[in-house]
Amino acid sequence: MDRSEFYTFSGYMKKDDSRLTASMEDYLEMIYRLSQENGFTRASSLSQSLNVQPSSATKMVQHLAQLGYVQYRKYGFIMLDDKGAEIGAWLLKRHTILENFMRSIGVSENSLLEETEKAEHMFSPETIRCFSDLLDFLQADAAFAAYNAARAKNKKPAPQQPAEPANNRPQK
Amino acid sequence: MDRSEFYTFSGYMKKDDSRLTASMEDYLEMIYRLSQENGFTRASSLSQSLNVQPSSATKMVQHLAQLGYVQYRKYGFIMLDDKGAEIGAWLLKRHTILENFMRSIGVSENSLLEETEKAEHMFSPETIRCFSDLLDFLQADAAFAAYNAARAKNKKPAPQQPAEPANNRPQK
DNA sequence: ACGGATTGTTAGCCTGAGCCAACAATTTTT
DNA sequence: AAAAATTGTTGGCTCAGGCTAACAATCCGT
Repeated sequence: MDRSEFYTFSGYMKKDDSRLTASMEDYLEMIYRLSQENGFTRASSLSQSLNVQPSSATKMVQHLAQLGYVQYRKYGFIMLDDKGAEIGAWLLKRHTILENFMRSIGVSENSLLEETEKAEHMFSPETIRCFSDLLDFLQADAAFAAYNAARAKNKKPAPQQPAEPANNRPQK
Repeated sequence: MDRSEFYTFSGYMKKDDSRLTASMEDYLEMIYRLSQENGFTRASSLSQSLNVQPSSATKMVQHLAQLGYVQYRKYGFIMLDDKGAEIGAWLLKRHTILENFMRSIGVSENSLLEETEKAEHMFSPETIRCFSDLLDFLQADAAFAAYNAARAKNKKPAPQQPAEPANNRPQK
């Protein structure tokens, strides 16, 4: 049995070295959101919006600038470069598709944002396309509407999954 | 506009401190797979199956032992503890559900394993339930069968997504 | 126009999960 | 049973992306 295509999570995440990291994507996506009003944003808004310390935002913005995604000079505005803007737009679109899809299949508003934010980084454009197409299909499918209505009724459809196994990690 | 619920990817991943990390889950899932034949496995199989160096496997196994997920003594067998076995079973189930779901909505075999492996860590049991239920529904839905057949025909349904933006990261 | 408040940056540290090189234990072969 | 081969472990390093503390720049009110 050939299992050699399995990797650990970090194995996968490191594998394509020519890719933005998940965090870089988050920063770019947020810079894009925040720039929609004014065409730029600043370190403070960014750090607030992402719930990181200002120093972390500074560091990442400098990094993104170095790679040519944003224009940035110390203490100045953060402005997306062409490359950055194109990617930012795509990232936001990707987020939106996934979020809509997840909502429409019944993921509760509680977990929706967090899980979308975590999962969006994991899918290729082709897979996002699958979600998007499926969503379109479902919205036009009468049977699905019925399924959905039924599911909404049974608030708690019986705990079938092992209800979140009680882990404990280094309880520092 | 209150954006304070956004976090970076690492922000989210670190947030619930009482959870297995994605890599821990991968090791546990693989130990579970490998134990199905014999009831145990060994460091070498584990490191081969996950494409990590032996030293990395050793380290993680020691860690998991310390937390009570596996039984392990230097140079010995790796055996799942009760807690570990329960979680391992769930992780494998989660994987299977997600993989089946993704396959059935048209994700190509090419990306299927990798994206499943990456994404599985991101979803709560409730969300996995949504996927599972939806999959059941789809398999019984005639309209979906038609949709699927149609999609299979148009091999390349026109590149609509920005076709994987050309990034470049630290080209070390 | 200057002094305090605010905002941004730097430097240095931490953590998880890898890696490699050196060493230790175990197993196999002779 | 001793030597050789294999397998597993240790220690110390790297890297991303956080953090804090200390410092620097900019902005605002008088």
